[in-house]
Amino acid sequence: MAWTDERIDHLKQMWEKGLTASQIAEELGGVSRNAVIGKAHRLGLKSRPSPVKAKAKTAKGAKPAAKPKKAAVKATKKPKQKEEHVARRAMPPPTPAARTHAAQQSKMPKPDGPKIVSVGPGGFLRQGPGDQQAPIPPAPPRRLVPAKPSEEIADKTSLLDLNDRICRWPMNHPGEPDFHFCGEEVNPGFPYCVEHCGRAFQAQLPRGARRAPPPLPFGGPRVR
DNA sequence: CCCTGATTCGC
DNA sequence: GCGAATCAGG
Repeated sequence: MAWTDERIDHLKQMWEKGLTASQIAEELGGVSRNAVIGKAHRLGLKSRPSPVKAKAKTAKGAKPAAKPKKAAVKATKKPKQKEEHVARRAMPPPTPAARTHAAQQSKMPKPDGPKIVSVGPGGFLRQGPGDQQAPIPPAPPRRLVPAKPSEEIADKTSLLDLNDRICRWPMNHPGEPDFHFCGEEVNPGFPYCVEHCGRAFQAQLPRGARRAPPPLPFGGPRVR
């Protein structure tokens, strides 16, 4: 299928949006993943993290032994290109810092933002071909528990407050804002206070005389 | 093996 | 210019 302007534009948008070549090919229809990648390269919009791109190592020992079948064909057809290929592999690899620097420079001269070429449907702004969109800011770090204790447990016993002398019976549920520990003085020799030792260590009653056990601190219904 | 993007090269 | 074949990392 031919690369019409609409399809090329669609390809550009999805490529810059971060969709994979397979997804783009499926979306466009009538083209393969390789066709999308090849077209993207010809359009000049490559980059994007590639699993193969991040190598450029092994610049010393080289790998003379490789693909004897294809190598023979290539050698007879295009020996010169193969030499160039080898020579390019041997070139000094650009450092990651250099890549980062270059990427920053591409954006540095235009602190005013990308040039707006036109306004597309829905109000989104089209950018010029040479304008790389600003790097996606990294997602803010997330915590399972708040960095600062919430007000509900400001005067409660937190994980950091635990020691050998206070009851570590959990109150409420881990991960919830009001989760804390009992904090009472322990029953000497036990990790819990007298009351919670009564919950944690129960004498076995004779069969038939057992009552339903109290809810467990974890997993069961709320216990206070 | 599956996925990914990069690259090569016959057409 | 196109894209299948191939490479190579995850």
